[in-house]
Amino acid sequence: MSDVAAEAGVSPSTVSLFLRRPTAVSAKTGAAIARVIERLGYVPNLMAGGLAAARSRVVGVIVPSMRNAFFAQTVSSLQTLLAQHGFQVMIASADYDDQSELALVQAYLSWSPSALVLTGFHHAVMTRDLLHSAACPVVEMWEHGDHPLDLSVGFSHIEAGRAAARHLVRRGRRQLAFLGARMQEDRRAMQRARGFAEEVAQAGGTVEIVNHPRPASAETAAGLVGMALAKRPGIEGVATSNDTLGLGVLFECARRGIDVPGDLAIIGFGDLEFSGFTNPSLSTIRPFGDVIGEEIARLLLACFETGERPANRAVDTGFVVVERGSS
Amino acid sequence: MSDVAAEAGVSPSTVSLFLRRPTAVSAKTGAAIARVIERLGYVPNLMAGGLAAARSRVVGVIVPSMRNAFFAQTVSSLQTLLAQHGFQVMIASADYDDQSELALVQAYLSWSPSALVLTGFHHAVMTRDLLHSAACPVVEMWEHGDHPLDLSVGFSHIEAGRAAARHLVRRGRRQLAFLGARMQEDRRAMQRARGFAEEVAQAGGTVEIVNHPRPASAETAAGLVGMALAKRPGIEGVATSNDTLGLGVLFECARRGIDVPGDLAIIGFGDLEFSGFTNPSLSTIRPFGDVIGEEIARLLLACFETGERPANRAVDTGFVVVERGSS
DNA sequence: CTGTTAGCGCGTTCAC
DNA sequence: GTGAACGCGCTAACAG
Repeated sequence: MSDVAAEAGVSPSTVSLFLRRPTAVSAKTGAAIARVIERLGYVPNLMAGGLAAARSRVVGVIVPSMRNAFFAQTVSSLQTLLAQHGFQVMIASADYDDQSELALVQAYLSWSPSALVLTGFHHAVMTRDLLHSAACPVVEMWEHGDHPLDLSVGFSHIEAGRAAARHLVRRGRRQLAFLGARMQEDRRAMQRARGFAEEVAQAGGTVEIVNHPRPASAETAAGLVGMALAKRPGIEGVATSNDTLGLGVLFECARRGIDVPGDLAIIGFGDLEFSGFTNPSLSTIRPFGDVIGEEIARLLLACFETGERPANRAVDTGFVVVERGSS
Repeated sequence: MSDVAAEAGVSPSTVSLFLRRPTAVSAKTGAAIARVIERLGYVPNLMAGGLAAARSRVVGVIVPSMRNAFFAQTVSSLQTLLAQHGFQVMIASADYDDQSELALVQAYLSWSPSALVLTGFHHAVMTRDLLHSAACPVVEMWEHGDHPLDLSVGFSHIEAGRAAARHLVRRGRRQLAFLGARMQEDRRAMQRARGFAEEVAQAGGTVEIVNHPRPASAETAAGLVGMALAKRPGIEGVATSNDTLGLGVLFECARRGIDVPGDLAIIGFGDLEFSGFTNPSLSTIRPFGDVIGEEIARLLLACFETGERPANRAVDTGFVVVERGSS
């Protein structure tokens, strides 16, 4: 920076000022500085800047899994929007583990981030404490509830589960099941299962929640179909914890000669890229992952403007039931 | 840190030393420091550390797209392994754009990272210059070639394309096509297409490369099948640029009453989680994305030990042809 | 094995 | 609108 200043014939602090608030410097000086920066290929040292300012233009994001298409959408749109305003997004995966999440929060905090974005409302006690006393806004995403730490952007998984149930009931199905993968770890999937079961019970149907401990895959799905059929031979409809599982159920039904939706109606979750094009096409619930990212970016950028830690605020991004051939 | 030092009755630099090389401090002093750190909940300021040391324990990773399951595997395993050794992985997506990649490299460089991991060998000229003069090792992943910047870990996409062609030819197919999505941007897919075409030509078959400008989806696949059939009605086998597309082709064939593999043999790429469970199961090429991540971690950790920028070294992680029902 | 001494490159007052 | 002084929290020699 002092090289730039020397070349431009000004002092380093003028260069610094120009970099942070270009309008606070005279147009002529600014242009001269910009020219030198370009010519010298000067890149500011963000660590020095962050150290001096006691905060960095980093936004730390923690997702439960990198291999999940849902969060990929959110992270992708969030990153694009924040990058446009000069914020760096750091992404890490907690692998559905509270202690990993804690470690990541500590790691992020040591970068004096501008904001922290976590997935869901559930955290280890120590994590909550750290976040409470954090100097930056905290966003909890992909869930919706009344008491976010600061900000939350997402939707109610209980309601999503209920909606899936209502859809199947409306289609005349009463003997239902919720098929889930890795629900012992995936709290949001578990909430959908709960909502589903509650709604079915209210509608006077029967319901079975079946979990497979391994991650969702077509293989897992085959196992789940077997289990569900063993428990309830007369099953008429199933909801799955995501569309990958739904796809697997679709294939397993084809293999077993079960007619979809005649014998069995299926509704998935997530509306993945293939869901509209399976045969029959897969009914599902679309969660608007990209909107979650956009909304987070919008809220955070507003915070950064004012410089204050925001008041509690929960944004419901909702979801829609996508009715297709499988139900 | 001085608080910790005061509490422990030592000087700040002893605390610093303990944090960086615990064995360089006497066991008794170390234990005392550790206790105070725990009690005070001290978290080191990594920016200050990075500034003083002129490098941070950050590894910057740039992938072409967050929404791609292949890279998710690599990033996931890479992050897990590096985190175990106290390195933070920062992930960003360049969205298949050279200029975005350049901007990301600049952003990362300003963090004085311990290493940079990019995808592929193709970069903007200015990016190459920056990387050349970078103070840290640079890894180019997901491709294999003779002249990496420093390190490369991946496999040859030309060979992968050739292997797909050989597989179909061995199955008695001669009139072939390569169906790709977004290949104008995805250089690796384009290389597979090239390898495929070369091999088919050598085997005396006919070949057509069909590209769809939009990203891979079942919808894209339907369009591609139509285009391929229009150009070559007698087509006997296709390779797709990835399994999502392969899945779409499978569905489209079912819809059109084309028997797979009787009328048309299909081989995909990627071996995604659903590929083994479609109906018929999808033949494909498995790239070992997680191994790429592990290998990168191994090489980088070795570099960090020695502290030197590594000599040119290209690791070929290979791939395997997975022969299933669709071919 | 421990403490002392100098910065790392910049942001942030405050004068001018 | 611009510059000087100071310090952010830590690391890296070195001396002890």
